[in-house]
Amino acid sequence: MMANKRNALDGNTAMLVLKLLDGQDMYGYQMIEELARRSDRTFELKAGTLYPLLHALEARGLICSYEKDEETQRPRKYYRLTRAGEKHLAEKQAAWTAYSNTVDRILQGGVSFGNA
Amino acid sequence: MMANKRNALDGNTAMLVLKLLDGQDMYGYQMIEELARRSDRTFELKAGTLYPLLHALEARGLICSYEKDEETQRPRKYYRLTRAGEKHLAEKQAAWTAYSNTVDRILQGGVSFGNA
DNA sequence: TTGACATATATAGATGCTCGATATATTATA
DNA sequence: TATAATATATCGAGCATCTATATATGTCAA
Repeated sequence: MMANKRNALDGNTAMLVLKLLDGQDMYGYQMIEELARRSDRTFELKAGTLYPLLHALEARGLICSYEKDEETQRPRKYYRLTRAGEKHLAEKQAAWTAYSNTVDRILQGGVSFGNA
Repeated sequence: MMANKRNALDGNTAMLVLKLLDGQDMYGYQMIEELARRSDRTFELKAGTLYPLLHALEARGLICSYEKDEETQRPRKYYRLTRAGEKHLAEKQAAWTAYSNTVDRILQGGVSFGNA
């Protein structure tokens, strides 16, 4: 019931991950840290959530991956937003805005508003 | 993945149902219609979602029910928000506000904001 | 009066998202 | 050399919501 403890990420994890990649390629572990940083630790994405999600997003063609060698670091797997991913992100952002505005409206509505 | 088709109600169904009962007792079918009306048909709560949810909320003491005879109508099962339910609702509203503000902040942040 | 449809409540099973647990390997630090 | 942080990965469990289905009543039109 409710958002529970599912880290409050609800159904928006994919959208947030795509947003992270909007403008900058990232590797998985980096996304976990970036999302936590940008959200002031509100969203602590778990590895067990992220990696299967990345594979699924890649399978859907919304992101693509490439290995990059860093000196002194072992190679990391970077992800990049595709055209389809950009389009998908824009749609999801619009849907989120509509959704949250509707929830806000209902929560703000007092005892009854325009009660037929 | 994402909010999908789960009617976009995500993890907030319970909160919205409690909100509906905040100020006015309602029966199940009425809640479905009221939520659809107040959300301009954005939230079309399914009976298969609502009734088990109402039973669960009642079991947790957040709402309570009573039968009420209406003339010409068969008796309906009304639900009322309890003190515990009011408290729970207030907490969930605060959590929702924090959550949606954080999502908004991440979505609004361009390529990088305050990139360390 | 018969059928169709809206009202009204209810349960079971399927699906999908996220988590915890676990595994593996490398790098940095004590 | 042990520990922790980095980095990726998979599996199974838990939970919310949906679809489908069931049941029964009230209303309206043919």
